[in-house]
Amino acid sequence: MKEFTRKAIWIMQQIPEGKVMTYGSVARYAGSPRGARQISWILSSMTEKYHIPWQRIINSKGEIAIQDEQGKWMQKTMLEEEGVVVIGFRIDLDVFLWDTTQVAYDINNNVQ
DNA sequence: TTAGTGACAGGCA
DNA sequence: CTGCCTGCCACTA
Repeated sequence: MKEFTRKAIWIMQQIPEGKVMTYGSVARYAGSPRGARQISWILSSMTEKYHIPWQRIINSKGEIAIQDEQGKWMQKTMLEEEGVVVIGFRIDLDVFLWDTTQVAYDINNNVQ
């Protein structure tokens, strides 16, 4: 397994409940700015083994990207259960995107 | 070794 | 806003 893959898995495991990340941002933090498609591969092949919160990964448009109709609804439901507002299959990235600056914001404002 | 495969991203019409 | 197109890259057969 490449370092990129290891890092990507670790990063996704850090995403807190109620927050989401995009394929592209995970790839960037993992050191491969253009490796977004690898993230989808990781999610579809090793979510169980590494306990990755797969439902917190969405595309750059803020939409649930999974193709399977049933899977889409499952992801939507799981996100809503942890407090993410999902309109149709879209999420407001300005509110729910998680990144390092968001972490600093949460700490400074005592927000969970 | 090579061609095919994505739960993508970003630019453009 | 909605497609369409191209670049991408780790993995697989």
